[in-house]
Amino acid sequence: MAIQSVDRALQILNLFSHRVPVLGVTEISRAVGLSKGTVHGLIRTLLQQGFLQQDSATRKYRLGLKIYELGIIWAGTLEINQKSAGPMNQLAKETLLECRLAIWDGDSMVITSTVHPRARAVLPHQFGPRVHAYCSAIGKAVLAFMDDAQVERYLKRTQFTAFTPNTVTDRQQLLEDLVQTRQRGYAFDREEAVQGLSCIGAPIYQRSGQVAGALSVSGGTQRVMGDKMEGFALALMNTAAEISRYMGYFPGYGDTAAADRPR
Amino acid sequence: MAIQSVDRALQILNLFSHRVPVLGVTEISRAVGLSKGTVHGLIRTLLQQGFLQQDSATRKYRLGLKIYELGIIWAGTLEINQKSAGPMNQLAKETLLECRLAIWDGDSMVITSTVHPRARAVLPHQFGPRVHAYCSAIGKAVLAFMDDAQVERYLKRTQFTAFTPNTVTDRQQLLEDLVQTRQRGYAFDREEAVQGLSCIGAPIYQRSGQVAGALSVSGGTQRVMGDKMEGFALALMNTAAEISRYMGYFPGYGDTAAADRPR
DNA sequence: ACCGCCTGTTTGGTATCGTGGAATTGAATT
DNA sequence: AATTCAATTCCACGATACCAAACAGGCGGT
Repeated sequence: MAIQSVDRALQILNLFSHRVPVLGVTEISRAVGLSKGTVHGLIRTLLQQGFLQQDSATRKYRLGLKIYELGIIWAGTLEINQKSAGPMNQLAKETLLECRLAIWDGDSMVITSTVHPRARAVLPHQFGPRVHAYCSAIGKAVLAFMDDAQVERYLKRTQFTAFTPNTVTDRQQLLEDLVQTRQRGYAFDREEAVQGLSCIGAPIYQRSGQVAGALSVSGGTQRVMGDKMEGFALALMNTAAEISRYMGYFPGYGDTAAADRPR
Repeated sequence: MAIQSVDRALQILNLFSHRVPVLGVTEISRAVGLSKGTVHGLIRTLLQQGFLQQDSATRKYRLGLKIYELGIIWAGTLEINQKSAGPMNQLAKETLLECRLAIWDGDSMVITSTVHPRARAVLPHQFGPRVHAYCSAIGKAVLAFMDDAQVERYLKRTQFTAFTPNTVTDRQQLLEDLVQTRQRGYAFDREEAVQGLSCIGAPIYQRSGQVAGALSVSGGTQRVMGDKMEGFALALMNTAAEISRYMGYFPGYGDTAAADRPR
């Protein structure tokens, strides 16, 4: 069904990760189960086009610059990123908290843009852009406003790991959290992923009425959860609603279910 | 020499840009000069692996999330990015200016990381990560400390376009600028690329003694070029030198030429 | 509501192109 | 110098990717 050689080339690219950024031909051929000769041919092609680069000293391979450039193009032309740039800056300025935007993909959240109120923190993209859905405000904001069926599928497939004493690892407890989130309209992360770090998250909707992603503000627990919390939550909700409007969503035009079936 | 189908698949990915983020099968087949059937097969493979995504309404194609993730991995595991994260944050805090790091690639500079002192500006990566070498401090800082032969090749291949009245479009004038840059140790961009925006840039060296990239601070002309200018330049130079040390470069161990031939 | 027209998609037969194994180079270690 | 391991090149076979042409399906125009 898929073109073999192309498929294999992409498989090779997928081997690279934060943990394993450098690979040799032999390692790769073992990993994908192909002969070294075959792998070499694929790699040479990827190399020529700049999708891989070779360390002249070790002769091993890393991902190439081209991939970075294409990745930036992806992020820069993503609708939700374009629509949210202005409002997010505004929100960061108002709250003096770090703002992040993420979309749902394959059972976890992919951070697609970030705005810092100050320069103290390291660029977050350098950490790797995925966060778990069950222990982040940004993830729970999406889960709470998704189809029940999709949530069910998510729960079936997911292993819960505790990162802090506060991490919710119980299915029932998570579902209750989602009910509360639905009621209040925004989600909390009270040091569930990182000790000392708390977040508030709110969903963003798209034209169809389905959840497109989520927005969050985060910072030290004292700041975020202190007496200004309600103000932060309100500003966050307003910004998320504004972005949703830019995305073409008008609340009242029919809720999630109705908007799904066009007539 | 290269594997045909893989080469063609990568060519297809390369068609996408900031200007043209969405393409259909017919457009692609025209652009790469292949039959629609062939292109469809390649696209289907790229789609399955998440390197492309298809808009369900228009049936056209965009770059896929996978590419973004791999791009982030590239940036996150890049040596110069890892080594510079700490010093750059420090510099941003000290100067309250935006700091950027870029590497040289194919006659222009690729921004690989950015640190903001405040949240006012939009995430820069969303603009597209390339800047011209001849009209940026970050570019001239690299050009000035590169091999003459390489500069010569660059000049031969490059078309100069004026973006502001200050843009240097004359070959001789640029060479003089580079001489001055070499003497003072850092480069200026006095509104040469963007009206009202000025930058100071300094080179970063790697083990071999060759230039690995450059660091810059930028902001409104009045702030950057005002009476604090010399202080900014000093802080910038110190930070760039610190990063160079982390990269394994020790000045005095032999200059560019000598370090190239290991004994 | 019908009809072209321009999309994206599927199919099948053929020649091409990628494949895997073995041979080669080359560096690093003993 | 000898040994080992990795990256690279070579080549003949046969699977596989390619193209052309046919199919499907939505949109705009009349």
